[in-house]
Amino acid sequence: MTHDVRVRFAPSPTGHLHIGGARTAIYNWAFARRHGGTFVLRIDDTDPERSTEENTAAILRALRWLGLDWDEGPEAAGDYGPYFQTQRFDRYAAALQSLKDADAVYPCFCSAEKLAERRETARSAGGYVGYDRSCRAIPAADSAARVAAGEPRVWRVKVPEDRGDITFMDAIRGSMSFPSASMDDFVLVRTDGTPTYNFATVVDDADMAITHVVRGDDHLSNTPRQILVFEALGETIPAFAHLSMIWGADGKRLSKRHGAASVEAYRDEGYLPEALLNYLALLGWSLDDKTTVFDASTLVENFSLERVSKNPAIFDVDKLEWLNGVHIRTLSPSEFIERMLPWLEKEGLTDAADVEARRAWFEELAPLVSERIKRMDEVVDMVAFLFKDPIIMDESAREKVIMKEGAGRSLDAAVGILTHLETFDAASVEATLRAVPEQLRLKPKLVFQAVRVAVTGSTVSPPLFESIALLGKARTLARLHDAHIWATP
RNA sequence: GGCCCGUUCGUCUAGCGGCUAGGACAUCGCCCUCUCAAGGCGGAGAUCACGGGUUCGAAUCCCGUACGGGCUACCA
Repeated sequence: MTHDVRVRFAPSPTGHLHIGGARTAIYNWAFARRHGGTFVLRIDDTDPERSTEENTAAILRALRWLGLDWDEGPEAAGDYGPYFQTQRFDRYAAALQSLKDADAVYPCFCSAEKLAERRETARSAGGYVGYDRSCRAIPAADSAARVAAGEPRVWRVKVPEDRGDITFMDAIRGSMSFPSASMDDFVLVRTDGTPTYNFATVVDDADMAITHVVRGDDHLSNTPRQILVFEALGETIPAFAHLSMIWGADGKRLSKRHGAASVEAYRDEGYLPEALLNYLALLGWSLDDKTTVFDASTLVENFSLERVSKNPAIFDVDKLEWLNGVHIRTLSPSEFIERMLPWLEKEGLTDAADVEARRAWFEELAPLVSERIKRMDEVVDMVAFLFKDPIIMDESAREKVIMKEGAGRSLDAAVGILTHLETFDAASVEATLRAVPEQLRLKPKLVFQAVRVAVTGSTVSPPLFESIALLGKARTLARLHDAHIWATP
């Protein structure tokens, strides 16, 4: 009896797509694609207080940005919907009914306050803090009458007395075993009739024929409870795989304090989706003993739960940044231009029409820039001098370079020699300018830095001769001339 | 308190009874060089949390301990 792999990612729209959630989604997606299975996206929005449509939209957007596509779920097809838990209440009601019929649940009339009080006493006494099952002892006829009378109650599962250890095989951690005696009769349905997480999740995973539950290990201890519900429902128990957590640099839960914690925040900081995907995939999984850089298709071809590591990982922005640089450098010039454009547009430096009009010019620029940035947001500072006139010269650069002795002569010589240059390409510009230091008997470094600061406004720029060629003769000469007034001969 | 999980260079990891414990990021040095990068080469960095076992032999298997984490909610 082999059936197709069906996995799901089930975020709660209580916030944006978190880094940890993104990794869980990536692993689920990769696992589904690897096995030719189905990737289901389900929105666990049973908490009306904190769930919003904006968050749902943001999560979908972030998943798509990462390049993850789902076969079933919001804005997709699927025969197992609806894929929002708030639209599945009739399913939970039906499941509850079948549990009642099977005598697997009972109503509990204890008030939340009373329970909290009891728990507190038990805790201070150092004893068992779970529910004491007092309502389980109420005769069926009595509780039925109280339910009929409309007395507030929750529905609790009856943990079987003789259940013994609840064991299951975790695809990542191996054999897991939990004594059922340590499990209390947890709540499935609240006073207001809504299902709790451990109930809704099981009903949905069963309904949606999920074969592998791959999720964070904060749910590891919930798994035996959920297995109890699967059993009470008479449903097939899926396979489980629990991923360890991702922590911030201080070993604490990853949050805004550690910098960006959401996928879209990284997007906004200039990270490429393929780099973030690569990094996140690597944070807790390895292809082999040496492969670090790979793309989504390589991940899909090689992904396996067996190679997911058991220990928690600390999110290392430095490595992500390096990896982002690597992915930027693999972009072709035209791809790079496409990715760069939004950043330049945002600053009002250029637009799509300009790119179309000067395609060749941009193609020459692209590799000069892509080779020296790690985040896309850096393109702005790197190329602004090519788009803005006049340039704003960096003050310390002016003092340290332009006002240095010899700078004035260098600029004058450059102007003099470039004025007569007909072919203004990088090679010609270089050949021409190389003559300046020789002629003035100055160090090449001194001459070129002076020219660089005059032309780009900064001591750091793309390669000088290429930059000058891209800038063009007229603007280059004008800038050299403008800088001259500050220069020390 | 109870139940459960985890622990290899600063960080991510490889390792699944016999390795000089491998790779990557970060870091340091050198080379390249018009700046910054990129790239190349090399260095330093891990008594495999600790203590007991099992074994001819343990990072690998078993048992404790410590530390970290999760669950123990009418949150998910």
